[in-house]
Amino acid sequence: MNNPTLKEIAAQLGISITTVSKSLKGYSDVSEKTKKAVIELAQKLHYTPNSFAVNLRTKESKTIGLIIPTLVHDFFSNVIRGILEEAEKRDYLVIILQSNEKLEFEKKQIDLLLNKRVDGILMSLSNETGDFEHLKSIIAHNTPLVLFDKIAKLVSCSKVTINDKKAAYDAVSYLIKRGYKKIAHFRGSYLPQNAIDRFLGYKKALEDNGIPYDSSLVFVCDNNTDFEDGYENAKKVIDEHPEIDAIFAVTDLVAIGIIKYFNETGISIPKQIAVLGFSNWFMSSVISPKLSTIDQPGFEIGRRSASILFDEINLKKKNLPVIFQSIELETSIIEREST
Amino acid sequence: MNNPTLKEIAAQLGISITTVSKSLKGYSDVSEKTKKAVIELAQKLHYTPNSFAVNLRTKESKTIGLIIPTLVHDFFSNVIRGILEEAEKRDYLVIILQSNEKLEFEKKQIDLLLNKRVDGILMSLSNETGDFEHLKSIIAHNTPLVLFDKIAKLVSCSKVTINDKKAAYDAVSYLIKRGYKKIAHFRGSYLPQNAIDRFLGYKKALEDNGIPYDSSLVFVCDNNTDFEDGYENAKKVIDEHPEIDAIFAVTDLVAIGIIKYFNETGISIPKQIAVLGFSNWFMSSVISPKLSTIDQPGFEIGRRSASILFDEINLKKKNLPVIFQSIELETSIIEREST
DNA sequence: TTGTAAGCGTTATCAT
DNA sequence: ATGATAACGCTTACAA
Repeated sequence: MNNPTLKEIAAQLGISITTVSKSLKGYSDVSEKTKKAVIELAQKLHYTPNSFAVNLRTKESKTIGLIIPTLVHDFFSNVIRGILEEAEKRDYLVIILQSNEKLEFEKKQIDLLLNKRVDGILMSLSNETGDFEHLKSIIAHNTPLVLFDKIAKLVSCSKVTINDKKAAYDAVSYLIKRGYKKIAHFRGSYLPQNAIDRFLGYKKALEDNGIPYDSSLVFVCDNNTDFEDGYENAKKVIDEHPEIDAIFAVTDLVAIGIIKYFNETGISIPKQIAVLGFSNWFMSSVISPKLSTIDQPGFEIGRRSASILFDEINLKKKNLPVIFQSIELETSIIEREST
Repeated sequence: MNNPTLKEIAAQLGISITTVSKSLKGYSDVSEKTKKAVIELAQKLHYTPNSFAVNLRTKESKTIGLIIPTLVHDFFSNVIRGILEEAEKRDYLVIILQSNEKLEFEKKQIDLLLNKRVDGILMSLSNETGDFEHLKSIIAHNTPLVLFDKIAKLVSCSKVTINDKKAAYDAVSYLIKRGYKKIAHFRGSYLPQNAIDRFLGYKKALEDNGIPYDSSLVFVCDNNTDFEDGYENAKKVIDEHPEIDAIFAVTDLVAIGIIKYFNETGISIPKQIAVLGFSNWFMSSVISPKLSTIDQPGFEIGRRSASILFDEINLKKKNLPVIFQSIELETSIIEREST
């Protein structure tokens, strides 16, 4: 089954390609009669426009690119769902690439998407990403870019995040209100903005509540294997600081690693030590004890990011100025059994 | 920053477009001198071929499409990882779409990909998919198609699966060997081949071991919310058949629903009732009790499916005949605490 | 109302 | 060794 072209339809009806094209696109300067004949034949032949030709002509691909650190991740899966939903509404397709938390890959993926001439790019940065030259090349190509979740404050483009600092501040304040006093923090790597902000929120909450900040209670989880990071550092914290009464983890997966270690060693949660996660993964509601955590609206982050990107694509098409937005979505504390 | 074209390079060097194109593609009938000049200028201008034009000319998109029922799923996430890895090796990009377990969406997604003229399509069918006309339209378009995981036996194309019947047979035989006698099965919906096969494997294992098959011990999980299905049916089975001593679940998520219900109601696993899952999700190793399950190699399924698809794309390009393959990957039993 | 023709940026054939 | 030219299939300004 060969794909029919405008040319073939035109030939069969004995009219010009132009008229066929106009008929199919609903132009008004075609007689009802010819229009009808064209549409009928087109349907009969299952005509669909050759997207390669359309792309070339219109310089649009009707495709956007998405680069995320990793796919196997509840949060990102939900982000993708949100993005796909928005894209579908607008008849856009989405090319998905993983950076595997590597800057080197991230650069490569950007080049791939730019060469493919996608109409826009959505990104969450890798943990390794400390400089942003490669992002500037996107902007230099005049390709709309929206960063979400793991963003770079210094890059000028729209951003969709939660207020990580505030969320962490509220989380730790909540722990303090519940009576916990010796609160450890299992933080993320040093580069990602959200890890930094969560750490700062933790610190500020302590200080504002008259609890001195103690850097020896902060443990870094930067092996990109959150779960094991949590497990190993739980071991360490018990060794070095058996007196703690709570842990605020940068991620549910880290928290689940902690829970596993505590369950294995008979440390009772939350009686001996409370555990508070971050993100509200599905898993956190089925583990025992059920994990208290911060709800981070992944689906909504995806939806908003995509929606903003499409707006920018449209503005650009109309040669209108784009005003970059920085959206911060609301989070909330989910109280379960671990705190 | 406008993207430079062959034309511009040619103009700057005062030579023809043809010569520029040849130089860049390493043809031998260009003098070393001009070739060098062209390559240098191209690099300086950051020339990259316009993929729209290349697509149009070569009739290739260097893109494949992937349709899966749902993204938020450990198994599919791993499949995607495998696919992306293979695609990357070959400089192919992947467009990902979800069917949301709906036949209607599945049809629409196929049309989108076909209109986009992807070079090949990878699919796992939705639970609703009972007839396969839409798949035939892919084949009619002469677009290579590989089905994986949830396949249609009747469609002529390559397929990558596990041997679901055997895996289930082995699983239930294992339970019987461990001394369990009254084994319930929480099966998947009626349409998907893998749910059918797992059920058949369950039934055959009972029969081969002299345990009469009892249809009242089979519960259907078809609300596409596996976890709640498991939870609700666990309630039901305890009501109707408190005498059972084991449950073989079609999916880890179903099994986790069961575990949750049993944990809440104080039913001890595996002492009172054993639970065996299927797929080996990450989650199953952190829940308590840790879930025994069947390891289903998602990453490998993705890799193989993609690899076969690319082979078929290449054969087609060379006008060579394609022989469809049906690959069955190995599974194994992961023994943990729940059996 | 219909059609002509140029152009998007490549690649490939055929001359020179 | 180099280049003119046609073609891929579509859109659109401009004529007729």
